[in-house]
Amino acid sequence: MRYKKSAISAAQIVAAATRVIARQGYARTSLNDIAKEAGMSKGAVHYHFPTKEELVSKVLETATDAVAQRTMAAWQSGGQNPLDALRSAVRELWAVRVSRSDEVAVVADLLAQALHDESLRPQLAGYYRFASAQTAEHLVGVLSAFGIHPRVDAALIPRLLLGLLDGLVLQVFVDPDVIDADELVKSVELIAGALFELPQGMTA
Amino acid sequence: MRYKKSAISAAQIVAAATRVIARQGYARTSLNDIAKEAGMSKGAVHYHFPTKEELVSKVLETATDAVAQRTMAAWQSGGQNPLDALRSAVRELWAVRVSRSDEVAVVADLLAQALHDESLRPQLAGYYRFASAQTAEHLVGVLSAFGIHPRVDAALIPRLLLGLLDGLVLQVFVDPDVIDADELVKSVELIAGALFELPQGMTA
Amino acid sequence: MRYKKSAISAAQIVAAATRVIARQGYARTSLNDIAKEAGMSKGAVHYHFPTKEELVSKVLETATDAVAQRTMAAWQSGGQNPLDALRSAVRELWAVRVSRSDEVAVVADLLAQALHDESLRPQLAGYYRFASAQTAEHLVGVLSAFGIHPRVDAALIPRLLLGLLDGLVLQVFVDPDVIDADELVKSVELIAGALFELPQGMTA
Amino acid sequence: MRYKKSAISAAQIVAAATRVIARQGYARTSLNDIAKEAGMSKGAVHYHFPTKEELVSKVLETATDAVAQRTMAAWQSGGQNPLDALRSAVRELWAVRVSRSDEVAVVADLLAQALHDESLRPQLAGYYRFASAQTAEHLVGVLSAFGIHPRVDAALIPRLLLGLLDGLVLQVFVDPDVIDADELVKSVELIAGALFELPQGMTA
DNA sequence: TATGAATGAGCCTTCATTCAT
DNA sequence: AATGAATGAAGGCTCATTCAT
Repeated sequence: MRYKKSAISAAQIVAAATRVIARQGYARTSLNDIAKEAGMSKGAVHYHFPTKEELVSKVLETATDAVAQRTMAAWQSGGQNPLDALRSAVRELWAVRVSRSDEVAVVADLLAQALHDESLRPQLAGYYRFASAQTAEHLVGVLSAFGIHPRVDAALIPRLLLGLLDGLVLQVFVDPDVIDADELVKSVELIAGALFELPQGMTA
Repeated sequence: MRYKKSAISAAQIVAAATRVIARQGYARTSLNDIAKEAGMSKGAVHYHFPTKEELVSKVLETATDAVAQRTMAAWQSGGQNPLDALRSAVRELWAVRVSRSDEVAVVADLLAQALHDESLRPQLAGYYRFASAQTAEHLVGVLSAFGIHPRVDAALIPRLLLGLLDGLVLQVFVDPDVIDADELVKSVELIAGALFELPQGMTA
Repeated sequence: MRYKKSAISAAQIVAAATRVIARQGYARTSLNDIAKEAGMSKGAVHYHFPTKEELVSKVLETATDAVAQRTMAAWQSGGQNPLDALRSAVRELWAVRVSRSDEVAVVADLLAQALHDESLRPQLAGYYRFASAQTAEHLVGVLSAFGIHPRVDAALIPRLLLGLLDGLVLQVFVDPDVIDADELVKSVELIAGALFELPQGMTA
Repeated sequence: MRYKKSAISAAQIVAAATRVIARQGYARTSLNDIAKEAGMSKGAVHYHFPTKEELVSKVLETATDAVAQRTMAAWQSGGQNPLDALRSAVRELWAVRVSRSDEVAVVADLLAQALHDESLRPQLAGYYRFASAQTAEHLVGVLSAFGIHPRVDAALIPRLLLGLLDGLVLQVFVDPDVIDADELVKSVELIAGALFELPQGMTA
């Protein structure tokens, strides 16, 4: 009985809420929907999370953790060649976004909510800071070993890439057929390459 | 002149709705709020726009028109030197976004809604298509005169730039202080430059 | 210009209202529906009939007039043989009801409304009184010439027949397939016959 | 005993709705009226009956059950003499109708609504089928023991009688003083008698 | 005589929240 | 720890009515 029943139930509720919000969006999700998805009563949800806001906050925390982890994993996966690694990371980051897993969908949806709900912003700010910092550190560490140095503030590079991918995924979502995925990834690689100064003799 | 009153009232309602949605977000905006902002009764709003959906559709149309116009204006404004023009356009596009005028805010907010509301997507898709096509045409026309040619599908370039700026503005919104505007613009210029093949002797 | 424009418009409105109420029922009919059907503005309807109640009252008056006339016509139509005439009238009265012409439908619908709207009752009472009296007079006049006399208060006979037919048509309406029309008419004839004392030698 | 409260509240709501609809008619009855009559909040009504339609359906079910039961009871009550029993039943059926108990009023009102609301018809059709079948069975059983046989399809007889009484009660309702109750009952008995073939020597 | 515009009350429904058990 | 019951505010929408033109 290491985990109390309470903790398990709370986790189930968060998981259920994540699924429902991913499916319907926060604005169209009622506590009733979440309770039903979790197989509990509305009262039970309120027992664990006194207000909807607290529940959503926890959902966002869980989702951003998952997305951050996947983002970082994308950078680890590549081969030895730094340029191949970059390419591979870009492909993986894009794949994560278009796959629209529940966590990705939730982060996107709550990011949108955050435009008018201040209470969600700190959490998202933390996610961006953490993911960017981790990525930047990794990126610089790996690339500098090969004599590759950033042409702009290194801390900005992950933000540029994440921003680019996030912005593009919105366009794809609104108008799925208009962007050719391969062409897109190629362009993003080109862009990523432009942010670094290659040593003499190495070309993208 | 007999039917003019209606057009005026309808425009006032759209303007009021734009203000309120920009301020509170679509999800938190009720027809009551809009009616109050417009200084009319709820019934009057329904008289001009039978459903909320039709009103929002009109609001979105107006807002995307305004944003598209500003986007296009950004490309016209630059100097003769193509690279200066590019820089100037990027600065202007970014300025439009961070200024968060009502129209920009509305487009951003409804773009977010579109994640879970299909009815908004066609209109936004139209906006992206139009703005991208216009920009691409202009861009290629001007630059090719200088022997500058795109390295990727020309139609993709405006989408990449818009996506990048849109994605970044989300980060700025969530965490205002984290991105240095000048550094950002410099990076975006770098990126924009990478998308074109400069003729020998010309450097970004 | 014998008929003023006003009278013509008013008549058009009443006709339109009759059609719409017959189609949708009073409870589901708005002045907007009526105005649309009449090809006029809502304001015009209110110009001719200051309140909905006044319009409905006029509609009911028109409809009961039409139905009363058809009821009386049913009794005139039969042949010389009084029993044949009775049969023929019953058939015709039934046919009028199941045909559900607009006027019949309107009378039925407003009769239902009258259960809870006192203002409609006097008009319907008048209709019943008039139709019954006329029918009774005719019936007794014709039949007594053949030595056929009513076994109950003659004034009651039309009411019994109308009541029977009205009640049955409700059942048919709720459950169309359950009553065989021929068998029904045969029964009603039987019933009608039972209300009179036939002279010796004559059988129904 | 834990869930009993719900059943009690639901029953109270149905009872309150029955009272209000009997008093005002369905078309003029809002959920607010019902909630007020039941001494609960509007939300509570919706908790037990998600839509107005479901509540009305339950109200109609309850009312038709009550009326059907009273109709059947009317046929059981009479004496041994079959003709006396017939008379007694007719009197009782008429009394039920003119008493206008809440249930009778509700059935009448919703029957009227059914003219333009298909969703109510199946339930009313069931009521008529059930009441008619029960009555027919009873009637034929009892009377055939005395050598009395129907002259028309036995299944039709209850429908004729119910139809007659229902149709007449509408007239009474619209114009209360116009029909003499005793004379009416006498006539209905006469009619009822005409539907059967009496054995030789027995007269109505 | 007729219209377009506007009002305000009311309707059914949804929903976050509270609470006794 | 969890449930069923209930609340009350708000939401989008309908509609008879009013009124200036």
